[in-house]
Amino acid sequence: MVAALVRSTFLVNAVYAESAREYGLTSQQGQLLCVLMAQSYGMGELGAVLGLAKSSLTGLVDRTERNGLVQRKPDPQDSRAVRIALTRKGSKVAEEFYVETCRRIENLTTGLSDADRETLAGLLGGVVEANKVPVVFLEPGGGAGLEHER
Amino acid sequence: MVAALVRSTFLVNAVYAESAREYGLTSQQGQLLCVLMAQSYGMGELGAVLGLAKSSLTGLVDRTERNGLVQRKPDPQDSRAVRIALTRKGSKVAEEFYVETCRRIENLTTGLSDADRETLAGLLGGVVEANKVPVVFLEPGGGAGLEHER
DNA sequence: GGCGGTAGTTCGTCTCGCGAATTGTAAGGC
DNA sequence: GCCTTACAATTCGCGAGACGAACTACCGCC
Repeated sequence: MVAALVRSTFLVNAVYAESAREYGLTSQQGQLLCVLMAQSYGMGELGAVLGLAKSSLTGLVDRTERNGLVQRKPDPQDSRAVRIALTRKGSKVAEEFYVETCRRIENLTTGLSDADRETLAGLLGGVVEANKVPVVFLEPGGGAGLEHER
Repeated sequence: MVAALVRSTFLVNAVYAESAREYGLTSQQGQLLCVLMAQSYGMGELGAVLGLAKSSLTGLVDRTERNGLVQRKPDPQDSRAVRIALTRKGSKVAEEFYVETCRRIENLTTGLSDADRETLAGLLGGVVEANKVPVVFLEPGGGAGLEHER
């Protein structure tokens, strides 16, 4: 049970990283793009969603911005704050990366029947729900979760 | 489906990292210790098992050795080669970390019935099998897998 | 006994993640 | 109105992690 979970985790990690690499992204940058597909965020919110310290985020956004994928926009309501949004190039890359990554992950389950896939999704969904995982992929809105994250 | 897999992956990652942190380890060092619990390895084999370039491994082993958890032993058959093995302290830490981490991961599934847990393990096991995931946790013997790793 | 392949290390470079200190701005309190 | 407190984000210094390319030392083999 534990072994299956841990090993499937490594599998998905590897697939995700591999897919990102092919789009010239790191896993973290890929994650950032996916989160931003839904909406723009301030640095603070983004830190909560991604489970990162704000100083970590500054660097990640810097590097991703340098690659022309995201941009910092001044927040009209609060001149201290900044909104991070995808650039046009970023939207394009995010979309392609997202679709391709989904395809590959879906592909991991080709050994299963449709019914099994259904069951697996349900069970995993239950585990995820029960443990308040932060929304790092798919689905906007939702919160930080993982109270013990750095 | 994809979302459930990705999110459970983040969950397990977080739990693993958190557990490692409490034992003064990084995830990678934790992984290294778990792999070495079963047997000693040469650097080359270790690279294959963990999916790392050999230059990456040198650093990981260096740091872990510095912490007194593993040691490099000369290979009696081949004086170029080196066998990486746990020290006594390393064995102790590995064992405790392993048990605790299993406990926590098991804990993630407390929302499920025994039957569901059984089903989940079976399905995930199937996915893992079908995709030749390398043995990074539990179970010795077995191979490298993930041909497309960096 | 010399030569090609193999095991590991070193080096330089980059990403990532953190905490502590810092800067600039928003908001309350009085 | 001004001043303090609180908050948003960045900067800095550090260490881990990952890579490829170049290098060293050694095994085997012809």
